[in-house]
Parts: sequence; C-alpha cells; structure tokens
Amino acid sequence: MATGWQEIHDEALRRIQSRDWPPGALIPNEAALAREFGCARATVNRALQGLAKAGWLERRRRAGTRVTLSPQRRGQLAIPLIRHEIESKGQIFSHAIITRQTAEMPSPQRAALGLQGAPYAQHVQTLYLADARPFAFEDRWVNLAAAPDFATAPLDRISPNEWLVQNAPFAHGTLDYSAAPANTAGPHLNCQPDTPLMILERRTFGPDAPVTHVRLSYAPNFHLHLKI
Amino acid sequence: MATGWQEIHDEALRRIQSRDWPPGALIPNEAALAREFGCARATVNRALQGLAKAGWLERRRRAGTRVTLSPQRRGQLAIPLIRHEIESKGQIFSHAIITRQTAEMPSPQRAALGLQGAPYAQHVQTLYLADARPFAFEDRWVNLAAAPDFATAPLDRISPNEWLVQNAPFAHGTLDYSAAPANTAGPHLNCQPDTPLMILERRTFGPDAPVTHVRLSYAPNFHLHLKI
DNA sequence: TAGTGGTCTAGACCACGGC
DNA sequence: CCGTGGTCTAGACCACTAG
Repeated sequence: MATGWQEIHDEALRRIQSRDWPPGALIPNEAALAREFGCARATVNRALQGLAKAGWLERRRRAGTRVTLSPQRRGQLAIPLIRHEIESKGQIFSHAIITRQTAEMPSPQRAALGLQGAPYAQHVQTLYLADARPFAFEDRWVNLAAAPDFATAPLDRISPNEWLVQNAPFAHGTLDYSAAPANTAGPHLNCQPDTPLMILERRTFGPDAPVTHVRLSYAPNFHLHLKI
Repeated sequence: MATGWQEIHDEALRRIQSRDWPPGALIPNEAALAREFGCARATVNRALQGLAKAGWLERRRRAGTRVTLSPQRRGQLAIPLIRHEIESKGQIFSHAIITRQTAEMPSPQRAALGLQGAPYAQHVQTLYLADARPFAFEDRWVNLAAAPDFATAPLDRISPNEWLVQNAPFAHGTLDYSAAPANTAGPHLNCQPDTPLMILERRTFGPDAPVTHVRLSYAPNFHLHLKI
C-alpha cells in the first residue's frame, strides 16, 4: 500500500478509470480532498498536478478540476544512441564510415535547418552494424559553424551519432518517421531498392544555430516500440 | 524573466547544457542551491525533480545529484484520435465500415493479447478518410469479454476508434510502428500492393482483460512527427 | 552513522478567471 | 468580487545509502 501523495494519485486515477469520477465531471477541490485524505492541501496538489500533466485532469483556477473528456494518451519514446539500442539487445555494435567530405550543404538540408547562405558543412555517410550485420544507414550533414570540431573528429573510433551527442549538446530538435523504399540505401542494407524501410529524419538545433540534419534508413524489420 | 521554481529549473538546465555543470559532475546539494537562489529548499527540490524526470539529472539519497552522463532524450508522442488528427489539419473526417463480423479470434491476435482459449471477438475493418480521401485502413479485433457492448455499438455514426476510447477506458497498451508493403490494404488506400506504408500495431489492455488488437495501415506520405 | 534527497505540514500570498 | 489552483516558506521527519 502506497502512502503519501502517491496514494492520493493512485486513488484519484482509480476513480477516473472506474468512472467514479466520469469524463467531464468536476471533482472536489483541493481543500475538500485534503480533508477527505487527512493531509495537507499541498499533498493533494502534488498528486493532482501529476494527473494533470499526464492528461487525466484539466485544472483551471476558479473553475476547478475536471476529468479530461477524451484523454489523449501520450507515449514516451526513448531516443537512445544507436550503440545503446544495439547493445541493449545483446548484440555487438560497430560502424563504418562510407563517405566523408566537406562541401556546401545542399538546398533540401539547408531548408530543413533554416540556414541562410551557403554554410560549409560536412557530409558523412555511415553504416551502423549489429553483430556485423547492417542495422541502419545514415546520411548526415553537419553545420560546421555550429560544431567546428566535427571536421576533425576521429570518426573511425567514435560514431558521428555518439560524437555529436557528447560534443555538441543541443537544445531541441524534431524527429520525423516515415516509410519509404530503400532506394540507394538498399545495397548498404542488403536489400532491394523497393524494399519498404522505416526512415527517420532528424533535425537538431543547438542554443544558437542548427547543428545537423540526418536521414537514417533502418534495415528491414525495424520496429519502433512504445508503451502507453 | 521567469520567477520561482521555473527560474531555478531554467538556470540549472542552462548550466547543464553549457557544460558549466559537465556530464557526470556532482552539483551542489539542495541546501546550497537554496542559499544561492535565496529560496526554500522545497523550491529547489521541485526544480531539480523536474530535471531528473526529464533525464538531465540523476539523484540519489546520500550520493547527491549528478548530471546524467549521456542524457537519453525522450520524445513526447501524442496519440490522438484519428478524427482529431485529421480535423487538426483542417480536413473533414469520415469513416466507412468495410466488414464487421463476430468470430473466433485468430491465433496471431490471441497471442499478441495473451488470451487463452478461443474467446469470441468482433472483427471490424474500417477505412478512415480525410476530405473523402483514404487516410488509414484499420483491421481490428475486439475482445467481447472485455467490451461486450461493442457488439452493438453504432459504428456507422461513431468510429470503432472513438467508441472504444469513450466506452472502454484502458489501463495500458503498446504501440509498434514499422514499415511494410501495402499488400491487401493497397486497394483501400488507392496504392499498389508493394507501396511502402507505415504500419501501426496497437495492443490495448483494460484493468482486467485485453481489449483490442489493431493493425493500422496509413496511406502513403504519412509522417510521425515528434519534437524533442 | 551521517549526509543527502523525498516528503509532509500549516500557513500564507498571489494569479487567474467565472460570476 | 471571490473561489480556485499555483506556489513559496520554514521547519520537520523520514528513507536511503555511501563510506
């Protein structure tokens, strides 16, 4: 049996899920619940704020707390390093640099990152392997203005993915998953050009400037798994 | 300029991202930070708990608070109703029931839901449309033992998706995205059987029993978008 | 065992926003 | 206006665990 604010959290969630507090209903205010549970109002507040953040409740000053009408569930998607993703399955991780060159960033990537002008960038194609079998093919452009040291990073020893995580901490970014034919990534992943693959396009922004644009083609049978 | 616990949260995050507090480092304890910011320890605690929950800090009693070595970013993936997903893009939502019949649940779905025996279930195939164009094709099995009223749900007026959300609140579930050829969903989505599609397999469990298994084939060009 | 974070309390003030 | 949730405080006790 839980005690403290978690107990109130769990009991409130039970009442919501059991429709004891039906969707859209106003629930008792914090002071009333504090009396009911025999605790301070702050303890109730903590419990209810958690439920509100999780989407079960909607709270407004003066108007009180209501059960969300159609709770929109949120999935927590962990974005691990590819190395960790592979090692957590008990497989051996390795990577191979296919091409690496400094060049002007092409238009599509420039546009995706919102870059003006023609910034110099480094283009790296990398194959990630699990137990020496292709896991994903990565086509990456790095804005050298935001991460100048990347030009001399020892990518034979540390993958571009991991180097950037460790050396170019970022503030925010976007992920975009879609399905597409393997096309030119096919040969690297030992599949036909028309094989459906999961594609991840990722844009990463530092505090001041865009850092990198990545297109990652996962080998066939890749699954993106979430719990809700 | 923020005030209160958010100010401390933001300042701490700035110190982490700027490597003022480098990865792995021990940061000052709560009492010291409370003195620095001129506030109560509870206020510092609230700020740091938020950063810990977001993965930036690791906190342990007696050992203190450390900056996470390789912060694993988490994406928040909202799981909207398909209707809301479409309407939020300014399109008109509609749906059409393709098939609907009560039958014994087949093995793959039974296994996915962990069901023993041969429970009766309802099998529904639904096409979801945005502006009268195919958006997704759904193949769903509903465990009638967990949601008996589904057998008589007016699915011509409310989609299976929405009916279940409103009438069979669930405790937890799993989502599984992958890429696959359209196959038999192709004709419904106006594409060739070999067109790559994003597939969502979803399992939903109520407090007591498994509720439903869904395989959703999204039309071409569907993108799953996340911010991190 | 001693230092750290986790939590609770009783009270207070404030911000918001129905009415 | 005034009831509601949001937050802060000062202090207290507890749970955990490194040393």
